[in-house]
Amino acid sequence: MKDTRSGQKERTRQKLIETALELSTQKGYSTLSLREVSIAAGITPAAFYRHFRDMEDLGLVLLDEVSGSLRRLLRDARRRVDESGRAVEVSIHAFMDFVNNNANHFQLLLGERQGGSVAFRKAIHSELDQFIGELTEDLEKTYMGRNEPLRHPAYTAEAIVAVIFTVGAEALTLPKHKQEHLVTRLIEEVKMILRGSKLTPRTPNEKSLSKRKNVVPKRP
Amino acid sequence: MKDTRSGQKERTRQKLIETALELSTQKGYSTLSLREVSIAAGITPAAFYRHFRDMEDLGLVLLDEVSGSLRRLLRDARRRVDESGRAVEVSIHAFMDFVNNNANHFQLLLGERQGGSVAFRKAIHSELDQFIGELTEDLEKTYMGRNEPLRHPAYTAEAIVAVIFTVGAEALTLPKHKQEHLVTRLIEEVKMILRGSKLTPRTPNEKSLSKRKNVVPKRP
DNA sequence: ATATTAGGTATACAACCGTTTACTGAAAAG
DNA sequence: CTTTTCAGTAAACGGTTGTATACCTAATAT
Repeated sequence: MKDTRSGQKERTRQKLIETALELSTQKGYSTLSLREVSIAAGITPAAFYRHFRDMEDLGLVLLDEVSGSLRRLLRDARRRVDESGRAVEVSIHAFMDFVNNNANHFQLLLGERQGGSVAFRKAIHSELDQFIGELTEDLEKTYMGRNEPLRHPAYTAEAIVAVIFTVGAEALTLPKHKQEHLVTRLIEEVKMILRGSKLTPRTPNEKSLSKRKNVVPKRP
Repeated sequence: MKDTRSGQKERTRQKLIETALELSTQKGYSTLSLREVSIAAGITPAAFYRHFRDMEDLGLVLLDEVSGSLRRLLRDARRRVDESGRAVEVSIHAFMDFVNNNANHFQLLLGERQGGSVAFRKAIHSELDQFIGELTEDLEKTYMGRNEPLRHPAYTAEAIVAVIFTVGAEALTLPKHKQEHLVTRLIEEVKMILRGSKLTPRTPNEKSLSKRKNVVPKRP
């Protein structure tokens, strides 16, 4: 294994990012100190400055990683829906897998949403807005394709995100095998929102007699 | 003005609570130090211990105040609904007034939901659960009385709370006169949830032709 | 082969932290 | 009037923080 200079630099940089993320899940990123992160990563506090200007700088880089996780979540959910249909169920399972497999990223997102510095908060909210925006597009496509347009896809997406993030936060505190109830609850709540946001009424007590077609609502 | 000893003690105790709350909105309660709170309240750090065991102790007392605020919010919302009907609209206006008039309390609730110590988090979640529980009861009463039972009042309440808290957090960042859009958005989202959680279908494109009565759903 | 570059170390600094200790002075109790 | 009580003060403690400085040394450039 060669020890090129830029290679080694990148390696300790990644080590800093990684240890900061790990420590942040235990006590909240905004309470981390430059010193403890540096030492936990195996370098001197002074060497920290060879990689980041300060802790906020590191934090914004971390948020970039979170951004990638969220994008992978959406890609994964779309793939699963394409494969099996049942959009709500499989999307929510994709989300729960995301929460469990990227617990650190998800926790960072939630924990610093109100907590961190101004730049931090702005970055997180921009990330969340983008996520909501992509979900909005997905909803529009899906329900347009079914001739069941939504009253207001953007509001629907906002409400869904509010709900899934709330439940996701709860899931973080539970071991994986105690989350089944959360999944059924989350599926039910998201379906509630979707039902209530449809422009065309559907009889709510039967599951998916779905092939009534081309019902375009008219005012009497 | 007499200077009784217990009176003076209570006064500085309140001053500590008040300044801790104010400072917490600027940088997050969990980042506050015992020293800065004490000095900002006008006493020596050592004197802090005459009132609270540590910062967490003070924080839990603060959460008691928040609890009271939430109860007043519910009481206020019920009163307004009793006076004028239009449950969703007036309840949401009550909530927005709560957010604006108790911004510090609301921000504490949101900010330390994931951030603070273990005891702190548990206290907040218990507070939130209680709030959801009371909302659940209100929903049950309201919709039973109208013969329009909800599929699952508890889930409905959870979803509504998730949405209103999300929007409330957004409202905190805006001046009061820029919140009209948030109000209409919030009303629409809550109505979506309620529509989708009703057991009896209603034609969604007409507002309140509400006196269809006694429609109890039967399975075929 | 030599000179330069640059990640990392060691150390020092002033500022702040939570907590303890001995003390003061005025209200309350006798 | 004397004694006791106790909220608040002043000072010190060991510890941690962010940051600046000088230095080392091995990979790179010449």
